[in-house]
Amino acid sequence: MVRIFICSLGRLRERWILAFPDAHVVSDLTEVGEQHSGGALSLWLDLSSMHRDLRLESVAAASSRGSPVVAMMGVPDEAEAFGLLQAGAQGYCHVKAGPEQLREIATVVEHGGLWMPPNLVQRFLAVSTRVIPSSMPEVPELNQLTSRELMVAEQVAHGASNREIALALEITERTVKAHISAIFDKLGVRDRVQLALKVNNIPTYNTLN
Amino acid sequence: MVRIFICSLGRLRERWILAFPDAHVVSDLTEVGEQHSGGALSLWLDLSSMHRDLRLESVAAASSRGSPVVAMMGVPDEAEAFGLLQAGAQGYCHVKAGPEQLREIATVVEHGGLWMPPNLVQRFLAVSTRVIPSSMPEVPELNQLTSRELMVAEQVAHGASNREIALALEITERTVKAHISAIFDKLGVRDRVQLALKVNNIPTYNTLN
DNA sequence: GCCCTACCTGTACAAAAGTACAATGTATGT
DNA sequence: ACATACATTGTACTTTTGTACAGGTAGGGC
Repeated sequence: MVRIFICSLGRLRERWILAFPDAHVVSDLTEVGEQHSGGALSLWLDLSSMHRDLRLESVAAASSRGSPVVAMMGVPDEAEAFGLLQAGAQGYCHVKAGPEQLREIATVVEHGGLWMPPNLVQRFLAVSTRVIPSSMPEVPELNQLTSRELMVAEQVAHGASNREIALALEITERTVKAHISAIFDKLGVRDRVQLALKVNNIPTYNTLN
Repeated sequence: MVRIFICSLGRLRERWILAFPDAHVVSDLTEVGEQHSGGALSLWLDLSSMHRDLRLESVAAASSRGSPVVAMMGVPDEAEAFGLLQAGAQGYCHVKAGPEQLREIATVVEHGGLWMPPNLVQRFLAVSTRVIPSSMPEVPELNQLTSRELMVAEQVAHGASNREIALALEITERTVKAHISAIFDKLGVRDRVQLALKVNNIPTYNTLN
């Protein structure tokens, strides 16, 4: 089984060699020789340094060759992941995935499976089981907020600064801060960006905490 | 690797033996000994002769043991498939799947993958991409960003702090700030919240500026 | 060679954001 | 009357974010 990594930087990362000592690397899909077409090949695309609008088509181009394709992203993005998978990728993982995980993924996709991080699988299934209700899923945690807190949260979710919120609600900036701190506590977020994303129902990820 | 087939009839089908000569069979989950708990085990549930409303919970019960679970159905049903996978199954196939396919499935699920029939994968992705708005084509301004800036922008858009971004990209916090300032300029936003919202294609309003 | 861009970093500073501790007033229900 | 939840604000402080100004490197195009 031949694994070819396609990375615009053209250099092989150590993890990849650790995972597959015989891995190849090319900087472009066109460099993948025709002799490799067929089943005994998997393509690993490093999309992390690629422009957004090129990612989908490069996955599509790669998968049109008939070999399983794994998309490797620097910044996990749920919506994009689904798009990439639909474009033909059999796998979706982080560029920094470790050697053991890479081997797992290889085993899976080379046997016709689909591989993605467990949390994505969950989201995936959660979404799919809600096929019928087209209404946007609510954020139940917002019910914990008092009416005033909710007003503040919504302003933050639209990008307002503390000063703006204070003016809009005719209260002090200090009071805004008080509300915001309470909101952070209740919703389990640590700053206004995460709050904004949560209110807008966009998942966040934490490398630290 | 031990494969245990759980089938209320209590008898092993020929295909299963063909696929896995050392396969075990039991008629109930409770008969699966504790000694097998752990990774070197996969559970194969024959749901074809089970009552509808028991299927979900038996899959849930099986998967709570920590081993990969494959649900085998007699009558494929899309909605039910999603439910079973969400209940914890890693695989979903027809009871009459042939030996080679069973082995493929085993390889996949025993390496953390998800397996389901190709047509179901398509449906799955089609549904998901419809429900989850793709974030790709909708923010053309992101094309103004350099590849490095884009990485930073995406991290911000997922709620990462400057420190986290610096760690992730292996650069200084100072450099992150430099990128972020450049991004603000290019996208015409004033802080990271508005950036996060813009990347996620959520409108903001400005009472002040 | 030179110019340009992207990328990276430093010091220093200003401005927000966020927290800790404390207090007041106003409803509401028991 | 009392307890409780909510809303409000103050002082003071730490942390994070963002900007200004200055520089250094590497690669590509002319």
